[in-house]
Amino acid sequence: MVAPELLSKINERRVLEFVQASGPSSRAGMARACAVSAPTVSKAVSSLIRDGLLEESGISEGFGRPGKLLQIAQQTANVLGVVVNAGTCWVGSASLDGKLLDGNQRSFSTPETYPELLSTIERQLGDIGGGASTLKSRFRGVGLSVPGLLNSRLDRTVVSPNLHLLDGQSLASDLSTRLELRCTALQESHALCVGERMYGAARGLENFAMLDVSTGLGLGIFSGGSLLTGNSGMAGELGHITVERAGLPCGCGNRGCLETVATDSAFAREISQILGRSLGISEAIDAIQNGTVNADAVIERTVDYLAIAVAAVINVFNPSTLFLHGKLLGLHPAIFDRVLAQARERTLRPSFADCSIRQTKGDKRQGAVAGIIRQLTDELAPDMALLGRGAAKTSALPKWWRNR
Amino acid sequence: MVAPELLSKINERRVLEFVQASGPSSRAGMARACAVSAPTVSKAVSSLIRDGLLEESGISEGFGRPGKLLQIAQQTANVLGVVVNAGTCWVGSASLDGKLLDGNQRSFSTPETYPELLSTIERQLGDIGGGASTLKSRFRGVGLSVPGLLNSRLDRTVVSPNLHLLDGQSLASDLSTRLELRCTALQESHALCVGERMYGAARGLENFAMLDVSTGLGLGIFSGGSLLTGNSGMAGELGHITVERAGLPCGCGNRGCLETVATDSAFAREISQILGRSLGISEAIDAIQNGTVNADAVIERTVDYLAIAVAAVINVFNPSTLFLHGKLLGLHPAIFDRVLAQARERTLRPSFADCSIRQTKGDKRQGAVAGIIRQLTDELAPDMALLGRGAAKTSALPKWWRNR
DNA sequence: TCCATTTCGTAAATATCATTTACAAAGTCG
DNA sequence: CGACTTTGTAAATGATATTTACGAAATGGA
Repeated sequence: MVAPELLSKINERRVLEFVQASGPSSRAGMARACAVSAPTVSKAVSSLIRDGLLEESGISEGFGRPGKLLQIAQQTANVLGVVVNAGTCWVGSASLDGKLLDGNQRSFSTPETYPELLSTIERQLGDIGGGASTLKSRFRGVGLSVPGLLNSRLDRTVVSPNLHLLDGQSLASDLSTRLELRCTALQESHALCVGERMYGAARGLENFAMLDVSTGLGLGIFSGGSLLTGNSGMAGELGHITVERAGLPCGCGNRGCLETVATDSAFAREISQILGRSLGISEAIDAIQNGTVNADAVIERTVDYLAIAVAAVINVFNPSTLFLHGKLLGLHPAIFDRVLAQARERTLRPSFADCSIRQTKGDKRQGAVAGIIRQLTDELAPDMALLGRGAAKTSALPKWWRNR
Repeated sequence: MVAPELLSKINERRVLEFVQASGPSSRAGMARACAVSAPTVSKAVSSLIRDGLLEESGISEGFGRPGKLLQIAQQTANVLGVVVNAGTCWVGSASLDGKLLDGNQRSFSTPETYPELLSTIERQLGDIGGGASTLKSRFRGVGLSVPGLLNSRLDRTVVSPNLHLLDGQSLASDLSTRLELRCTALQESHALCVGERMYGAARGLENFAMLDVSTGLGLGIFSGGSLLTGNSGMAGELGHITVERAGLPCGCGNRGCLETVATDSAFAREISQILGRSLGISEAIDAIQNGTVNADAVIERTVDYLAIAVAAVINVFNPSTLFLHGKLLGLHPAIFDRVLAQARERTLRPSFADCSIRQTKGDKRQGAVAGIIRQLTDELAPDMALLGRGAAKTSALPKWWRNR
C-alpha cells in the first residue's frame, strides 16, 4: 500500500504545522482548526508523540471537560544551529519549537582556514551537546547560516566575498558526514527570512520580502508561502543589479552595483573619505552621533539608494509586507521615514499601497535553527510537488520496469 | 467522507497533467509515468472521460497488446480566448490541449469605451461560438490577456497606461456575469509566461523567466513550478525600477525607470529624435534597415540597458532559463549576442552560468487560452496549499461549529 | 449535593480508495 | 500455430477518514 498512507502523512503534517504556528492546542482545537475529524487528529497526534515531535504540556481552560494541551516537543527532541560570519561564529541549540536554549550557546572568532572552521564547529557543538559522540542521539539535525553565494542544489558555497575560506566548500555536507546528522545550510539572508517567517514578525505571511542591509545587500523572499530559491538557491541577489551604468567598481567585477552605494560598507566608506581615515560602520555611526562629522549629504544619498532597492523589491515582487533590517536604519528615526517617502516616489502606486514596510530585528541564529526545523517538517510529509515519487510495485507493469 | 476522495482527485489531476505534458498515452504508460497502479489509472481515466476532459484518440504501436491512446479532449470541450491590446483585440477558441482552432478566430480594432469593448467581445465570441446563447454549453470558460497593472486578487485592472479605458475595470468578472462562463484574466506578460510554460519552449521548466520587450517591459516568472504572482498578482513590474537616479521622466511619475530606456518605445523615441519626425517602432526598424539612419549608438545604448534588465532578472531570480521576447531583438542577430555579452558583465558569474538565455516568439493568444485551461486543471484537484479547506461534519465538534 | 449541560477524547461501524493478485484480451515473433 | 509480451479489468486485501455512539471530566444551577 502506498497512497492511503499519504493521507495520514498529510494530516500529521497539517497538525504539526498548526501547532508550530499556533502554540499548545488540544486535540479538539486542532480538529476544528484543521477541519479534520477528531479521531483522525488523535491518530496523527499519537503518531507525532511516538516520533518525539509533540508532547503534552498542560490542561486547557474553559467550559466542559478540559483538554490535554499538546505542544512541540521540547524535551525529547532538540536541534543544533550554526551561524558562520566573517568575524565571529555562533553555535547553539534549540528546542523543536525554535526557542534557543540559553545555557547552550557559544561564540568564537572565525578560524583562518576551512579545515579549522570545520573542526572548531564540530568541537564546539560537541561541547554544548555533551560530547561529540552523543550528538547523534540527542539532536535531530543541524541548521547552518552561511554568508556568500550558496548553491543549495549542490550544497556548495560558490563564492563568499567576505569569507573566502568557504569558497567552493560544502559545509553542510562535510559536517553531515562528520557528525552523522542531518545538516541544512541556508544563505544568511534566506535564513533571516525563514526565521522571521517561522518565529518572527512574518508568521503566517504568504508573500513578503526581507531586505538585509549590512556589509552587502541581502534579500529573502517568501512567495506563495514558500521561500523563493530559484534554480539553485541563489535567488535574491539584489545587491548586484546596476543602478549607475558607470558607477563605482564593485567586488563582483562590475560597475555601479546597488551594493556599492546602499550598504553599511558604502556608507562607512564615504564617511571615512570625509574624515580621511578608515572607519567601520559602527565607528562611522558613533562619529555621526558624536557630532564629529556632518554626514547629512551622505546619509541622504545612501538613503535614496536604499529607497531604490526597496522600490525595486516592491515593484518586482509585490509583497504584502517588506521587512527592513540593518544598523543604518537605526541611526535615526527620520532615516526610516525618508526611505519610506523616497520609495513611495519610486514605486508603482498600487504596489506600494499594497505593501506595508516595517523595520525588524532579524536574527540569523533563529534563522539557522528554523532552517533545520523546516527541513524536518518537510521530511514528515511530501509536498504536493513531490507527490509523484512513490514507487508502485504492481504486477501489471512490464518486466523492465519491475526489475528497475 | 471527505479525505479518501481527495486521493482520487489527486490522481486524476496527476494523470491529466501528464497527458497535458506528454501527449496521447495508454493507460499502462500513464501508470508507469505516474507511478500509480493500473486499476487506479483506469478509474481516473474513466472519471476524466466522464467529465469530458479526456478522449480516446487511437491505438498505440509496439509489441504486445496495443493500448488505447488517450488524449486531452478536443471534441467535447473547448475554451475561448481573448487578447486585449491597445490597438487591436483578438478572440478565438481552442481545444483543451491548447491548440488554437484555425477557423474560429477574429481580430478587431479596440473600441473607444469600456462598455463598447465589453459588448464587442461578447458579440465576437458569440460569432465564433455559434450564437451568444450557446456559448455556455459549448465552452468551459474564457481566458483573457489584458495589458496594464492587474490586481488578480480583486480581478481589477488598477491602471493600464496604454489603454486607459480598462482603468478600474474588472473585465473578467464583467464578462463572467454576461456569459455565465468561468472567465480568468492574466496580465499579458504573465499570460505569455503561462502559455510558454504549458505549450511553448518552457514546457516542464520549474524556474524560468520571460522578459517581454515591447511598449513596456513585461516580466513573468515561474518559480518552483508555479507563476510568481505576489500578494495581488502585480509581481514582475521590472520596468519601473530605477536605473538612472536623475533620468528621464516616466509615465508612472518617477524618473529614470528602466522602461524609459530599454523598450521599443524608448528606442523609437530616440530614432525619432535623430530624424526629427515621430516614428513607431516598426517604422524605426524599417528606417534602420533601409539605411535611412545610422543608429549604432542608439542601438548600443538601448541594448546595454536591456542587458541591465536581463542581468537584474538573473541576479534576483536565478532562473534556469531566461526567454527574451521582442521586436528589438529581431533587428539584427548581433543584438542578441550583445545583450548576452553585456548581461554577462552585469551578473554574478555563478547565476549567469546557471542560466540559459534564449529568444522566443511568445504568443498572447496561446497565453490567454493557457490561462483558462490552467484554471480548469486547478479546479480539478486542490493544491497542497488549499488542502485545509474541506469541512468536517463530525459530531465531536462543538455545536457552535456544527451550526456554522 | 445532585443533575443537566458542555466539551473532550476514543472505540466500533461504515464507506472510499489504492494496491495486489489473477486473468482475459490482443497483438508480435519464430 | 503456439510462446511471449503487453494491455486492461475484476475481485480480494489492506489502509485511511468519517460518522456514530459513548464514556470521561469539568461547570453551574436547582
